[in-house]
Amino acid sequence: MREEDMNDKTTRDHIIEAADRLFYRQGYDHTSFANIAEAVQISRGNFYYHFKTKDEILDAVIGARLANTRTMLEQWEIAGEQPVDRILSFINMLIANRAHIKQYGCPVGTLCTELAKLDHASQAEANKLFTLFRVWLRKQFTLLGRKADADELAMHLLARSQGVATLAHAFHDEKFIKQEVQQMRDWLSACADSATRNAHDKPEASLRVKRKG
Amino acid sequence: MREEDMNDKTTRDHIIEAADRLFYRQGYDHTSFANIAEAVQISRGNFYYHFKTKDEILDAVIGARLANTRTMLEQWEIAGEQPVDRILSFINMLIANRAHIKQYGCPVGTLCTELAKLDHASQAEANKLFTLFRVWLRKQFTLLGRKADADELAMHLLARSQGVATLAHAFHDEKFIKQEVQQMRDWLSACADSATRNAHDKPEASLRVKRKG
DNA sequence: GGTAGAGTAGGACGAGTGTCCTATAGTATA
DNA sequence: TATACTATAGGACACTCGTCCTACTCTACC
Repeated sequence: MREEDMNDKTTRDHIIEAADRLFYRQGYDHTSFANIAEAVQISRGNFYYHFKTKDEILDAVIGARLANTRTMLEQWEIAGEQPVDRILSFINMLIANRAHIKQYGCPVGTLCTELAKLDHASQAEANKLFTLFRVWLRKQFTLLGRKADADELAMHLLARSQGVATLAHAFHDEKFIKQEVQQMRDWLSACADSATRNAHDKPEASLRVKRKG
Repeated sequence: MREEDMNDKTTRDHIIEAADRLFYRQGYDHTSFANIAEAVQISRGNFYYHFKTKDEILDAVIGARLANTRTMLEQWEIAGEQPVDRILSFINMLIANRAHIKQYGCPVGTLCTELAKLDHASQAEANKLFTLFRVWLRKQFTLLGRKADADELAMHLLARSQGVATLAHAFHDEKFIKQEVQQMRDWLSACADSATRNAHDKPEASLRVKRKG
């Protein structure tokens, strides 16, 4: 039988879930096998049956996060008819997760930063999480009619989010998140407006933006 | 004799320097006594004579960083005649340290994030580094004539810097730093312009800004 | 020369780490 | 019932960690 069958998925997935949560809250390096085993209520020895190495767990966690992020982005793409709405979904993520961000920071940013400091082999894999958002945002900005600087705008928005998360985490301040999110919404509106204006000047340079209703 | 005399300052300071560098590059938790001892070329046992605890070293490092930051901010205040110039000194810090930021991230942000995840007793002390910049920037924005939203602007600029550092670190991208710094300069100019315009409308609400030459 | 104290070196200590081995329990198939 | 395989438990292993102790060297002063 293959490893990926339904039988062992439960325990294996429990481990990944627990590891994911602990890596987020305590950091990867500071989380031990014992911590995870205790969280899953499994013997430390049994652990070895599912994962040979701590790095293997990390890779599984990153893989799970990548998969979850991909489906989330797909759903945002379905839910938001206009690219502006989709980008707003990204921005609103800060509001939706504000309680966790305040306590533990951004899951992506803090993991990538830690792995970079540890000079860990999986840091490239973790960075794919950032790239996932970057490529997705770039696509939305292109659809918005900002093809020329779409990547720049995507990176700018990513950076703003990271900054907000970092300071909200350090100062344990949820209000600051709301404050900055409002500014990001205004900034996005300005982006969209300038794109529409450009579309009027030279309509061949940007994609048509459908109006709702 | 007092501990702070000149005699033992050399070795003690060497330890603090080495610890500072290693905490920055590898993280606090991942840096061991052995690492620091090797860097200073001192026996591990001798270490105990200068610092009883790893936490004591951390506190000393944070203390040193606080002192250095304070003098840096004072010098910026002397060097920059206009508040805009002083805030530019802060922004330019990203350019000056871009090589290190690309490799190790922001020294303040990464330390505060790590200590928060470790739930370390000194996280409040480390956060004072952020507060130092926050208060200083707030002061400059007030002098600029933006008293009403000075703290908001200070936090906004801090967050932007943190975001830039985080992404530049993850993507190992120096060019992105320059890109974003230019946008921050433009943003600052717009801030200053709107402040001057406000000053024309109601001159009693803002401080006078001297013109150079 | 003798003494006190600062500074250093080396190693002991227990706890915790990631890793790995082996014995056992449960279950499905022959 | 016998066999094969999955899953689990418990602990051994070598290592590193922060901490702490003791012995030694050097220097300054009486």
